[in-house]
Amino acid sequence: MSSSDALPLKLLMIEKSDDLKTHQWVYHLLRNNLLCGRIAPGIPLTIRGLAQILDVSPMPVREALHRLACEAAVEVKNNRRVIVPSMTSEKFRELCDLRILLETHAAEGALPYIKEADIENLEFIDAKIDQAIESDDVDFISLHNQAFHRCLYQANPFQISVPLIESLWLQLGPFSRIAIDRLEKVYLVDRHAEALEALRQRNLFGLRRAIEADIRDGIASINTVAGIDDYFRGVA
Amino acid sequence: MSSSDALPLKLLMIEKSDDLKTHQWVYHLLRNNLLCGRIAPGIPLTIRGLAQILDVSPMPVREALHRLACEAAVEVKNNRRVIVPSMTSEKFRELCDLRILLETHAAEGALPYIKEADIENLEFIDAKIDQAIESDDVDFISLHNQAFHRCLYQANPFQISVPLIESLWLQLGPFSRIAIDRLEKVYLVDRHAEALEALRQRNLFGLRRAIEADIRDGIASINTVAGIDDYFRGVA
DNA sequence: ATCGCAACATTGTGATCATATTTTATAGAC
DNA sequence: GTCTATAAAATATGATCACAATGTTGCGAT
Repeated sequence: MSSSDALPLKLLMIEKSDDLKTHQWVYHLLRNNLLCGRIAPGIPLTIRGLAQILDVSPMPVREALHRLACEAAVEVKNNRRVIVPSMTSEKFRELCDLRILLETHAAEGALPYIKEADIENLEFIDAKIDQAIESDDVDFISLHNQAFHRCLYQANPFQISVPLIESLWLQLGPFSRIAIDRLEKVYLVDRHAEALEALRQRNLFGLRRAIEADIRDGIASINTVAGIDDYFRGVA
Repeated sequence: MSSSDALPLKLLMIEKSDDLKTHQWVYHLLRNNLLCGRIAPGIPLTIRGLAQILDVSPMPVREALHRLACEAAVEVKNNRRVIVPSMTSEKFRELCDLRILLETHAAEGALPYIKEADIENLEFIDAKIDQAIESDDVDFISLHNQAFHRCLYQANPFQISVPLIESLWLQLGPFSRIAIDRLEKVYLVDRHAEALEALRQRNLFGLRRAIEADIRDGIASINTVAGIDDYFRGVA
């Protein structure tokens, strides 16, 4: 049989708008799929294979994969193969520690620049997340939860850390799905609402506490998943 | 006259070892040149121009530039031009804050894994830096100072933050030269020696203090440079 | 003399092709 | 029957080419 067909990849497609270069479209498509955990660790990603699936030439795929590799979203193995890296419990813990470290710092840096319009924007995003939770739209929750955080941090015009934080999200992406699957089931303290309240009151420590709690909630829900170690060994 | 010759670029060349792919060689070459500040902000970097200088095809240069762009070492302007981003005092402060945040964290995470061999390695690097200070070899100081920090942090096998930290170094690179030029002139407290002493004693807070002080020394020496704002506006 | 438009030069993007390295499959030997 | 070696397929890399978009230069009109 021919080999590069029938990959076990159900990619979430997005339409290519005309103002987007092909390689940007491929990048964002793959990135979104990684962020909401639709590409499992260990699955080999080949330039030609993806090019065939997406119906583009290998060149833009090559660029997109290289960019994702440099953001540590995918790993270029010893000699050519590109895979989604597997997770270990130590790596997971370190990623979460870094998220807390960087995101509380980013939130703190953004606080002085928060305008009323920003708060309304964040409320709008949060409302859409709540809707998505109702309808179990896991992909939507994942992507818009990140949008909420990004929107907050980017209120600071001198923001440097967002690209670093996004790299962490990308590395955690394949596992965020696990957390969110749990999140709908357990009681959900709306940390975003806490953060918004702290923003309105210009309460620095309240904001930091809300952000940290939001991140820790995700961690906690992952740690309580039975058999999580199997995931850390790499989902087959 | 032809345009792409006579660029005001004095690149520090490194020989291309055979086990290095062309695009990796180009990447490391440009990276090193950025890290030790040999490529001034505002200078336009063109794919074809660099390809001509380095005598390679445009393809590996394209890949290297894209990778550097994704590490925020260079900036892809509105439409096509690629330049070294200019610095602002706010951006500079934020970069330094992030360095302290991430590097003290990284040092803390590395401490439990430090072996005697690591300490000897670090001592070796530090000795070479001291030699380079004697002989005013600015490029060498810059690159090996980073090697010292990287070597320390990477003692932790579950290290995630080093790529993030390296991105910060790359963004600060064009200005590290300024700091080092000063560093030879002012009295130099050897923060590396303090860090090594803390490592031997397994003194966590001493280590964090030494790392933070090492970073702040660089900042301080920059802030005392007369006319630093001109640099922040972008060296012409 | 200055402003505007058109022709040209330069550059990045994407496609195709040649090549080298790697992986896999097949066949042969122990 | 299993292990190894060789061949065949596949893949990433790098070069060259065609094209589109941008910036620049030069000429002409006001």
